[in-house]
Amino acid sequence: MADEITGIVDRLEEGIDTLVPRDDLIAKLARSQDGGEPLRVKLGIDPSAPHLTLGHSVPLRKMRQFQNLGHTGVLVVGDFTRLIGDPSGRSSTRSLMSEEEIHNNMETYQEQAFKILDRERTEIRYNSEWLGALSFGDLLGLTSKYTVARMLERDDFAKRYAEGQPISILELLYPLAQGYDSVAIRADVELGGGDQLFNLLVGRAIQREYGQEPQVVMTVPLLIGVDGERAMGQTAGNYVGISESPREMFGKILSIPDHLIDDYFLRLTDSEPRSITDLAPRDAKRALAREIITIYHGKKAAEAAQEEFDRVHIRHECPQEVLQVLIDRNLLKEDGTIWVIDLLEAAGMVRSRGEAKRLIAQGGVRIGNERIASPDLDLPFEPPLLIQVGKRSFAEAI
RNA sequence: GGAGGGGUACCGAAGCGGCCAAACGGGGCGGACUGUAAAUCCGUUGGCGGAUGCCUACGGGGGUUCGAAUCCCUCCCCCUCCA
Repeated sequence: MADEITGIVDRLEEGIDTLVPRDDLIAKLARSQDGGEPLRVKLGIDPSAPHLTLGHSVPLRKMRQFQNLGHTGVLVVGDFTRLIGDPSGRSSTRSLMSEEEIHNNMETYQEQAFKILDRERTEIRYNSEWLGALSFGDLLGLTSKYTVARMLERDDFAKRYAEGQPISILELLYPLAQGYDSVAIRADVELGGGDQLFNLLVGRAIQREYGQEPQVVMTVPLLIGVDGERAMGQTAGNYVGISESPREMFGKILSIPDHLIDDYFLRLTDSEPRSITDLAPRDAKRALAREIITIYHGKKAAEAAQEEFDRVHIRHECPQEVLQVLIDRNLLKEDGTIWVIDLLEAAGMVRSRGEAKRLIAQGGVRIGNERIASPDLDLPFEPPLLIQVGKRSFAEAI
């Protein structure tokens, strides 16, 4: 029995940065297994962005692991804490999102999250439900439970304080609000990215103050983005969205630096930590891309994506499906020809004629597989006419 | 409340009366190369059927001048320091 639990904990601990305290996790799991309630595993989500990235998938997959053991995942939508914004130097409140906006975001969000999570074992809660209901008196009660000194332990606060940079009271409230979420949903475990460690620990302290057993804190290291440098994020532009098309995913994953392959395999796929080392990086990366796409789109789509990629990028052929554009016949001259610039413009391949001329001058335009050398060309219009701009933009003029 | 510094192209940032459609960097785009949509290198990055031409553009409006991103007036918006 005890061994069984240790085995479970070992698996849950895979890919985890910090787990505190391990013993509490063991105790909670044991109690739950002994006929107790399922554990409540919390993960906070920011409703400002509607898209989930592979970065988000890491803690979500961890939550799924708990769900597979029969526990409950609680997604806490930070519609209220969003007003504060996790401290990062901004000292102004952010704009209120309309309820509608948040709900729209959350709808797409859920659709994506349930590609990973078990719908039956997931609760979705909005923290405005309880934070919005606090009176000023309640807030005073909450603030009395933590000290400035402890708050200043947080790295970025400490740094800014030392440098004489401003720290607004508002920002100090953020960790408390997040901690109160844990009280409100009675969290047993809270998951989060590595940057959330401090906030999650505050949650423990707050729960204790409110007479609850403190949550176990588990953080996962932030996933490095496809640029191989910074954490994956939508503002950084180095992300792969889990609702992106298989084709886009394949390309993006193939472009990651080789040294990320192992990490991605381990943290983003279900495959056993197999010996990917003896595959050539090229093949390892292709396998990685296929596995990730399989998770979100299925095996067939993954194979099709690879086939498509090979077609377009390796064999330099045109894609399987090309967007067809109907050309206005008024552009045809009397002899049935059309000026290349008009053609490109009508096909929506360029933003302006100037751009069309530039692209031609740079050798980036092919029509019917012929590279266009001059912007002065009139060519016979015999549809369908395949137009290619650059390496990966195609259209078929009809 | 006082003092000062700014608002320039997708972003950052130079320019401070004509040589400015505006340096430079980033980003974007194209080309070469490649296992790759990576890295690197080269080029390009207002619009107009084609013009030693016109139009739009240096926060908004007005003015001075043959000529303004550059000078003056006014309005709006940001930021820093002091109290």
